[in-house]
Amino acid sequence: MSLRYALLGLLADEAGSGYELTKRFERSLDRYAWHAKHNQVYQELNRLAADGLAEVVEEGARGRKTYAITEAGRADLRHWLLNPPRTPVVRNEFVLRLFLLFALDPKEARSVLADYAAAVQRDLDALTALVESANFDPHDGVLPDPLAFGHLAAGFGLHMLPASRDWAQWAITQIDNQAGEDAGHEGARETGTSGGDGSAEDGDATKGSGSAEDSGATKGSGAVDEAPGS
Amino acid sequence: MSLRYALLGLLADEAGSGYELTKRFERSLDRYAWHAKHNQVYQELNRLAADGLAEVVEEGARGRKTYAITEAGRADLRHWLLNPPRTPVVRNEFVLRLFLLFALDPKEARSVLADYAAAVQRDLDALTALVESANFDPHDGVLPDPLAFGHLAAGFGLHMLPASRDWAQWAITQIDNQAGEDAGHEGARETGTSGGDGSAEDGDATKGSGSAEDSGATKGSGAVDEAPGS
DNA sequence: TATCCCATGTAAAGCGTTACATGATTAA
DNA sequence: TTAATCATGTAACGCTTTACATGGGATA
Repeated sequence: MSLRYALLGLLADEAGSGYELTKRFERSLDRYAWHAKHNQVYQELNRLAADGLAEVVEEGARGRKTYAITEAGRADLRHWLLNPPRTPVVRNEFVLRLFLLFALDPKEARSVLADYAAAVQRDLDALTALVESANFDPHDGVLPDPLAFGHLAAGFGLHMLPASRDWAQWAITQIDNQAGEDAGHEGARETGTSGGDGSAEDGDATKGSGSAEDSGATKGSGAVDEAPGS
Repeated sequence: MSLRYALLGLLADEAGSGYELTKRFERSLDRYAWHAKHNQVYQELNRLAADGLAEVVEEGARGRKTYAITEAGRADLRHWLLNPPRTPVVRNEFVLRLFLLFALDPKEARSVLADYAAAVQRDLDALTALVESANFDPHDGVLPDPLAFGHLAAGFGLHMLPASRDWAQWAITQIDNQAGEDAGHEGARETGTSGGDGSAEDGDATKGSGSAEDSGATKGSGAVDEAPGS
């Protein structure tokens, strides 16, 4: 049902045709929130109209139909927004791939992670440029027209993209640390100084790609088998 | 096809039965990476076996079958890991809901965001506790057994959860700022909204660097309409 | 024995992807 | 005129969800 509400959300912002909504979908929701293809959009718009949640307010050239949300549609959207399920659906092929990297050897895994970090950095640069050109100072943190559509999405990217990049760089240092140890001497895993360096992560956020030298300490073997449960 | 590779990944880590793999799935992949139900797991295991990518290595009580990955399975997984598509699938019902918040009035949106931030904080606390109990110092940033399954996932949570929480708090300040401005003419807006703590300020997005170059501030009009494109 | 959790499935319906199809408008 | 892009759809197939179904093992 999520596609239905994604479309109602777009329509709540502004009426539009199937083609136009598909474009807006791609530009604003596709990356972080929800993915859908154009034919799915057309079909869902038909259903929305059949259910009285949207209506055709204009018909133009070559069959173009402009849809607008109805009052019933607004009510339905509102209800959905205010009643989140306990277990929302999450699917992210990016992240899945990254989580399974342990199945590769360290060199390959490192390369995939470096590509990922670089791609994230490019996205971040593009977003920063967009947002600056829209008269928004990312350091100040105040956007014009708060709560406008796309506003929340832009802020989301500005927060999450650096974290995502930093995670990838952190993962690379983990690999390098292990590789360094394995090269040294087999079996033994103990190196002094566990508190020595302060975080090779966060903060520094080196633009561009990872430098990832830094050596660290590895402590005894341990669990951390899984992420926290449901 | 992603479910297939999620399962191959789990099997590459360790063999297991359908029930067991379902549990591992829920604990490690479900939250950030990929969601699937138990019956889907059983069906996919059958297909995996039929395709020679996994095999039954043990049959136990009440029909229990333990599957292991085959060499063909490892090769297939490896190929998938090394050849990412240009446009991976992303679906996140959480984020979708948050992006569409503009369709609510500010008070309601604020409440949804506050609930979200609190839930994320609880997740983060749980993860931190788990990771500390597993002999990992989150400030040091060095994990035992790098690249182990779940290791990358734990690090991911440690990086992304704070960003996610900070974004929600940033969004709340945006709402409050706008509400303060609007209070000029419109009616009362100084209500003591529900359990809100009011201290939505956190150090992150507010640091440094003087304001902008500023030219023609178009407030209220549609600057920053969309997130960066595909 | 009753009850709960373990453990594995099947069937139907709904959602999403891939491939195919069609015609209009705009720019070279 | 030709090609690219705009713009809208249909059909078949595959993936996911919901609901239903079954029985073993452990414990009170």
